[in-house]
Amino acid sequence: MQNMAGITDIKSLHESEGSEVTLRGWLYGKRSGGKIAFLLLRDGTGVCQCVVEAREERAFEAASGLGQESSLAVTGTIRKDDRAPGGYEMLVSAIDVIQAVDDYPIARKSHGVDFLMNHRHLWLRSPRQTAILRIRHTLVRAMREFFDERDFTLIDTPILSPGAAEGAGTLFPVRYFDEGEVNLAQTGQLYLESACMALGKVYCFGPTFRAEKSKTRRHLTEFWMIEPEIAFAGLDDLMDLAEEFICGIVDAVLDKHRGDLELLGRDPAPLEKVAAPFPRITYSDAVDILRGDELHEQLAADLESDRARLQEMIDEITALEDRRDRSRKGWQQDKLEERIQSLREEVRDLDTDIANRPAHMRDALNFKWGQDLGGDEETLISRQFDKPVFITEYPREVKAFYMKPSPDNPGVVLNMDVIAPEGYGEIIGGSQREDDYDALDARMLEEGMNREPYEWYLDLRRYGSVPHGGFGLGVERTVAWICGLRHIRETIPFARLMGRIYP
RNA sequence: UCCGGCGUAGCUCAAUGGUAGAGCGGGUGGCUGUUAACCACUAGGUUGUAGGUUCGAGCCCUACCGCCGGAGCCA
Repeated sequence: MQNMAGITDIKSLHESEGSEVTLRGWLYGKRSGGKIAFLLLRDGTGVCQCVVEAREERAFEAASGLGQESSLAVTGTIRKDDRAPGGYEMLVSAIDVIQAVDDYPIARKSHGVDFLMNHRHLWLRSPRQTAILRIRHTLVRAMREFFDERDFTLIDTPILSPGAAEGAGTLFPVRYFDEGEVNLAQTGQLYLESACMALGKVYCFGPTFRAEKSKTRRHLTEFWMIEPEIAFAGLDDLMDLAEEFICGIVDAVLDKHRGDLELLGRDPAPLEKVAAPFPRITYSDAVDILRGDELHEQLAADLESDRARLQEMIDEITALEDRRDRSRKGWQQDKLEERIQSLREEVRDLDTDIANRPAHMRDALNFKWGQDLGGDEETLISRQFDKPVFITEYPREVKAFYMKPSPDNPGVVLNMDVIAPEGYGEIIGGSQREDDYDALDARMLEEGMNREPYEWYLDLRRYGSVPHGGFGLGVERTVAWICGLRHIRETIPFARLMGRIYP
């Protein structure tokens, strides 16, 4: 939107066709001829090609020495031109250099992971990262709107909390005055249950912390979770809600971010298939699938085709290397090099995957009822479906103390996990909660838990207890799935990973 | 903690145990419609660290450090 001083942004450039305006932003790229220069200015809303002709002497002079990411205010006339990226360009009359830069470290080419992560504060400026951040924003907004529109009340649960909520999890200790050690929260759920009894339908949304030493593409030590909790709800209600929720947020991204998805190289087709109803299978069904012939025949076939694919990729690399060595143009070599590198990375991935496959298959065949489903098992199962899949009613031994056992089968609890398609793993975990005082008390005793720090939680079962339940959705895994990212570290502005806390 | 891979110019990568190179980026010059522009020239290095083998080590061996991936653990 153009203001009184003629300042506008690139997103609304078409409104200014024919008039003189000022854009403020950063130099993204530059090309120049002897008497003409093309500046690519980015301002966070888009990129505009600014044409500087030599007859504008002062502007031309100013443009000549500018390096990438110099900050500028550029004034000129907007005109339509098919040769300009975006369809509109600026014929520059004046350049105000706010800060000239000549040594910006991140080039418009590929870089290594370590380098980029160490420059995350600058990496955020690149087109791919801004696309992800925009999609993350839309997702978060869609999530909040989803619950707001359904009369949920937002409850902010504490981050400093006295005890472990889910028993086994590894937590970050924090010294708290003279109280000794407290922990960073790994879920808001227990507090949320209190608010649920106050307001009926509530949700919390905030960061959570896990101190597990997991170095994988699916793990962060600090991640965001949105958790609804509903009074007078059973497991089926929770699944219906989760289903609608996931469809809603996927639609929001498909609606607004076709361009961003394309920029990310994300095929939208699998996302378009995400529609209710999702498959719902029980843990016992899952065990049958894992041990069944059908899965193993399919896995064997996959293994064959993946081996063939691996060989194809290796051949392609050899061909590309040959082309690279014969290529004269520097930037073509660089481009080929980039494809070679990314192919090599894929080869390494596929290679480890193939190497791990026999162990996975063996584990699946030997899977015993009662074991917890790990990431590998979940992935195997999700490959059987092209939508998110619910897995319900896990053995109570592998699940948290607060989950309610099934009335039909006390050996299992009324829980559900949602596994995202395409190998992205669990994005939702939830359950109906144990609402009976005696049953909860007995279970805590059985787990050897110290009851004292949970007296307040037990109070919820003393005073007007009702059936209730909820679930938590991991924001970053959802972003990774929807954006089709290999690694979760790109889904959050500043990823906190084991061994990485800078910047 | 364990297993595997990798550490070479600012960046991305080459280099049979035998004179450390290319492209990008930087600098200088040329070019009025470029799309990661192009052309010419140019500067840029304690090959992660410390030992060892060898006439000779970026390359082989040992230890350590760092990063990545996986396992375990987990969402």
